[in-house]
Amino acid sequence: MSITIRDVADAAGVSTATVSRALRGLPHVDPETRERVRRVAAELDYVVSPSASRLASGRTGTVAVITPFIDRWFFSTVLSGISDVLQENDVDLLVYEVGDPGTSPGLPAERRLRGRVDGVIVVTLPTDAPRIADMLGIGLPASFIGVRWPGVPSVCIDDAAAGRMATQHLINLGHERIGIISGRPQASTSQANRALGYVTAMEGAGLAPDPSLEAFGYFTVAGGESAMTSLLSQPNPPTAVFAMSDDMAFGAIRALQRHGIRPGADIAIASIDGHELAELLDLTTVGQPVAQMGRVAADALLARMLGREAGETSRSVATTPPGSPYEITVPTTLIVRGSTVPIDRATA
Amino acid sequence: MSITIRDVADAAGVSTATVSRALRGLPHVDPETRERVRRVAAELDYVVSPSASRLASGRTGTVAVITPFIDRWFFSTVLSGISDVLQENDVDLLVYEVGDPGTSPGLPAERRLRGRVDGVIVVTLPTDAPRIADMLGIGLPASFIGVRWPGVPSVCIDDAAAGRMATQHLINLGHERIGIISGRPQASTSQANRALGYVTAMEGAGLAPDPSLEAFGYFTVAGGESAMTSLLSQPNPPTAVFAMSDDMAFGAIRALQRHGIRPGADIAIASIDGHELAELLDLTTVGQPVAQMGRVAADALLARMLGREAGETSRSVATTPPGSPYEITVPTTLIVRGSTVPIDRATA
DNA sequence: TTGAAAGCGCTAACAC
DNA sequence: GTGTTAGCGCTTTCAA
Repeated sequence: MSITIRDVADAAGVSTATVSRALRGLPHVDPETRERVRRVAAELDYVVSPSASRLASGRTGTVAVITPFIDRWFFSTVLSGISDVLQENDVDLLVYEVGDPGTSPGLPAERRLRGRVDGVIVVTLPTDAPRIADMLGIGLPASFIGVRWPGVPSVCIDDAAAGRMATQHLINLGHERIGIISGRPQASTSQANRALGYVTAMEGAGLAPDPSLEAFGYFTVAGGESAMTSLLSQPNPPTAVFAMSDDMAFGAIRALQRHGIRPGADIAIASIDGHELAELLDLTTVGQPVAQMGRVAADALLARMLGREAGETSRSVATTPPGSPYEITVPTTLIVRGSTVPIDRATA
Repeated sequence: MSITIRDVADAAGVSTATVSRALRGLPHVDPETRERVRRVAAELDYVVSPSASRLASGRTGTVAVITPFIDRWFFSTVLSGISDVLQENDVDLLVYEVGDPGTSPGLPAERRLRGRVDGVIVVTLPTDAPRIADMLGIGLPASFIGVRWPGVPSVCIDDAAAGRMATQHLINLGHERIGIISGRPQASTSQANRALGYVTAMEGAGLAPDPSLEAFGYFTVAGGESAMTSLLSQPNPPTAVFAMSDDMAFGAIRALQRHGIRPGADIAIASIDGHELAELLDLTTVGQPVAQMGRVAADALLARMLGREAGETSRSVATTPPGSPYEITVPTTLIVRGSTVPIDRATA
């Protein structure tokens, strides 16, 4: 049937061992021999059998990405970043979509990964300890996005800083009654930190966060819409709102539209994400370099797998505080748009 | 190091062949034996070595998806649908992101796929003949999304019908000067058909399509914005616009906003896609069942690979015209929203 | 620098 | 119903 290393060896007049060495660029091969082998292999259109190679070497040249979703902006963007780096390094990308951490069966039985990949990248929003522990149980090199884990390279933004930045921006605009649309009542670390940033900024400005001005949007558009609706029904509604994610802010904007309230002009809104369509909706947001996060995580993983230092990508982009070499923090930037305008001009 | 089939065989007091049969659910195994083998395997936490299994059997249990992008709504949604079906069937998903057909290096060297997967799903928008032909050259079972190819199961919408539906809707609303935002000047089959639908509807209503009312948006938000801007600068601008994709319609809406023109009230807009965020922007669109398209394509591929008939998914959803068993057409539906309101009420 | 040969762990005939 | 055995195609010592 198909061409094997044996065929190439025979045609080149060498042993299969030499073909293997020559084609993989290993040292101790006569340049002339190598050239000849290469030529013959090309002529024969020889392709190494991945199965055989894997079985013999124990390496798969494949990385798995475990992600709750692939059809949402954040995740598909991360995935795309990961894909870039892996492709550059000639590593295959296996994708496992595992669903919402809260409701779904969970990580693919870690047993499934065994022998199938050389490393894993786990993307999560809420921390999901048991599953992750399981995952690491098989001793595969790993890297995380969105969660810190001791001993595992993890790529995160500074959630507290992001929350503070968004809130401070609203404060600077002159707002005092600032509502907050959180994710879930049961806060993940990431969510808790965003809330912390909000509180810090408020208190720093001498403002007391009003508990009645918090609503939950469950990180979805629909959730954000009802959260905003409930905020609007307060006796004394906020003049500005900080939403923890762009999706929830989108929903909030929708709620405003339904009430005939103009975002920006009547109520200020700022959130976190840097969603592609935030620009379209003229939404002020704290942008995170999502694709970069994927790239950096992939880079960190490859570094571990190949036992080399992290490559270009992560060195140039990330801020790695000394002392915690695995905790990679990527920078965020405030993107000001029409949903937040100074109070003076707002009513003009 | 790790547990092999040998260990299980010894522990269960049978041969490796029997273990293999028992664990894979093959017939001709004493139920009692099977049970014992299963128990022992579980106790030992035995996992089949994929590499060894692949090498011996020639099957990989893996499917590759070739897609231009993974970080765009349409593609990530398709991918998610594919992922569903593959996961149900215990097939691994390998993703190759190949970039824009126009500018990128192209399909992963088909040689890369050889021996690595049992089948391929190709997702494309514009037809890209040479690459696809290459792809099929290696004789891998395949299925396509968005492109027809002789002898290959392909999942598409009826583009002409979709274009007609959107345009007719605008006509029914009383519009006569209806502009069109196309993709590229060099039309793909799919684009050409959408345009055909537009023309058909216009002519059916006794309206002559005005060439000066066509602009190109290159299927991007930014492109849609400038296309709409140019339409607005016409001496006699359209009162309604049909955009070939939601992204371009989004851009068009943005252009309207910048000009202080209200979509729906001042100019009607309808497009094709059923993008998740179309609802948010109150955009009328012809929805395609994107995730379903992925599921159906995966289903069709598995059917070919396993030599069985297509499963539930594709039978229930798709319309397969007799005589062309491979040309699967999925239904579209017009979703009417605020961007298209009757002319009478529009100015109210 | 190159070759010989022993696996890698499993599957699939084939025999019993 | 179960065991024996010959590979699958490559990598990797170990010698030469």
